[in-house]
Amino acid sequence: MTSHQAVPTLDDVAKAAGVSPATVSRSLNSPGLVSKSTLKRVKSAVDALGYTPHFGARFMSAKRTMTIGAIIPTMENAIFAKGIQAFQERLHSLGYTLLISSSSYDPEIEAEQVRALASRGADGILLIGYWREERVYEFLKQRNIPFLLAWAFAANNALPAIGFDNRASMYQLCDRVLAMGHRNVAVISGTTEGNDRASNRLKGITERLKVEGIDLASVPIIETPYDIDNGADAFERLMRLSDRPSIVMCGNDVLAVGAMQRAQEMGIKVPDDVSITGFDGIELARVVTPKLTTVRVPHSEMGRRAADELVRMVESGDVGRSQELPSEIVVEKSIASLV
Amino acid sequence: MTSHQAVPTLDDVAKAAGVSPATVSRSLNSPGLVSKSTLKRVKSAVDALGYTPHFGARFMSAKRTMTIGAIIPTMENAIFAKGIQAFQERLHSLGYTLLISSSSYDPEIEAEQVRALASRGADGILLIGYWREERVYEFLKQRNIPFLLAWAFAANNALPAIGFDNRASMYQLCDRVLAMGHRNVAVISGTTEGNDRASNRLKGITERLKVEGIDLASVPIIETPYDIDNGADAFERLMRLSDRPSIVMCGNDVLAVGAMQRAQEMGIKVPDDVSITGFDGIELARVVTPKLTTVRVPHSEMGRRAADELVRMVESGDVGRSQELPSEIVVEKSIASLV
DNA sequence: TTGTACGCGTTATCAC
DNA sequence: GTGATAACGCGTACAA
Repeated sequence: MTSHQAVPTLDDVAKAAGVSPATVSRSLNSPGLVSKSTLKRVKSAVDALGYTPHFGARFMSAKRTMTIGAIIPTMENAIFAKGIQAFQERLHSLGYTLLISSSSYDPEIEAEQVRALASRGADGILLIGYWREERVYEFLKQRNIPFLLAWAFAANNALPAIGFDNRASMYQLCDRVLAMGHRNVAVISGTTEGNDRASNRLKGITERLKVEGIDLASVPIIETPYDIDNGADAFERLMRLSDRPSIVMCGNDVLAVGAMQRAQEMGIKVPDDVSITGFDGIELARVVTPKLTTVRVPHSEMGRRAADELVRMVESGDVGRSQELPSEIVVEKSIASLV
Repeated sequence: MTSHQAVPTLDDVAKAAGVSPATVSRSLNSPGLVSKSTLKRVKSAVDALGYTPHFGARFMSAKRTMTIGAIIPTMENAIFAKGIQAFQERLHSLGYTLLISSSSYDPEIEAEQVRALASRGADGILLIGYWREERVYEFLKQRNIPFLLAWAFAANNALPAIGFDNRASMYQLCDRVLAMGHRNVAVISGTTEGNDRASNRLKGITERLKVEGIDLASVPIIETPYDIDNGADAFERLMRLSDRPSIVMCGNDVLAVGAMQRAQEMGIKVPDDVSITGFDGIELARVVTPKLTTVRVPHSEMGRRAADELVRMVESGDVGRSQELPSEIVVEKSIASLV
């Protein structure tokens, strides 16, 4: 009756198979070095006992853990979900396990989680974007843990990153906006503090407007956290301005969809009364009416490539190679042409 | 120049602080047993060296890992994302680390991942729904690993679960549909094989229709995997039937939104020409036009409660207590009243 | 309050 | 091709 925890160990398997523990270990890790017959006996002993290697013990003697860690700001939004799903699938097919944690956009928590992943023996770590305290990078370098940044790419930054150029992409979108005759632009940006993706997107807009000779002081910019309702509220504030913008450019699709919703509630027609744009190209952008003009980013491709590159770094010991992925301006009905 | 990996150990800290390793261990794990003065010296030594406890070693001598594992079918869809985010936040505040993996709705992969989590010393495991091969449950019981099911609740099942009754909720929604005068019902269901949530939702509809005296053989039912485009395609097939349904009930919001999209593309007005319902109450349901009639589920609340209960099970050794959470029928403009 | 010593399950090095 | 043995870093009796 008292079966309790009879977690079988390598020794148990060895006894059951009538071989030494070393042979069992070899059978599992380098089957090529073991004779067919013993291999078979070991396998059946493993199955019979339901043996599972003890990760902690393995971690102690070997250096590799076949584990990759990833820290993302949040799981709630489709932005990261899609890319991370692809990242994990690719890792799995490469024989690695993914450990994910989310930082809730808090740099403190992120720093803490980097340490947690390190102590768990993560062979490599994926982080989102460039900006974080220098001590985090120092820690990773001191520990010699390969890391790769994703969801961002900046040509002038040497850190290994796989992603798209947030600033340039938004600059291009703004290009299109201006080409369609809009001059009265307002912006709803995601929180820029400690978030290089958000601030670079904003920068893309302001830089382009400046080139156009538009006085930035006259451009209403509202910064707000990542949430549909925040986008809605910001939109309403913009619509109450005496000088209504002809277009509201949003830092991401979630804010933009919030804006569209509030527009509908306020009886403001999109794009007849006001145009709206987003950024990310998530599902949400496709299902609203009218469809959202946005910048589509290759999330899944980015996840797969990040997995490939990070594993390459881990296994080769090489320094990471950055890759810029293309983004695509998707013009839909949420924007009106004034020309 | 050859600093290499100088990962500091407990011994290093002990030497730096001029105490024994045991004292350092105690300072970290049971500060109450250590004098104020030594505690301070240890702390500063830890900081100075950037010491991080070695998880593998800790796992070997202690039994607890302060780690909870979760296996979800996919990260891509908002369904699980929201609940898991809440789950992880609550775990974090309870001092636990969450390990997530996704099974891509594949029972084989899920079984493998259960073993992987066990290997890694997960103190407890969260699984989605009831259905999986018996050997998975046997393994968990044999290993004495507490597990909790979520996103489902069935009164007649003894396994510890926190969630809502998928069948009953859909039954109620169907109630409303019938009360609004619909008799010509069609269904787009998620894949039911190996998925008790999907099959119970479908059952909720068919049971209610049967009660109404509707011949089930006359009810078109299309089963399709979880994806917007699949919902769209299924909808189109239904609309091409000679006897068009007055309402299409979908197994989840994603399929329903796909249906709405295709309706728009086909020039079919919702709800004037056909009504559509979903299930889950995710953001997607709120942002489409018209808003989707659906069953709203308390995702975040479920995640938090699951965390609390699983940790309770782990720490007390008690058997898990099931909790049924309420779901809410949300009637929006996507459904027309025929009475 | 603090220190000593052992064992946890595995891999790697060395003989055989 | 296979077996003995020494680490790996930590927690925890037990001793002081």
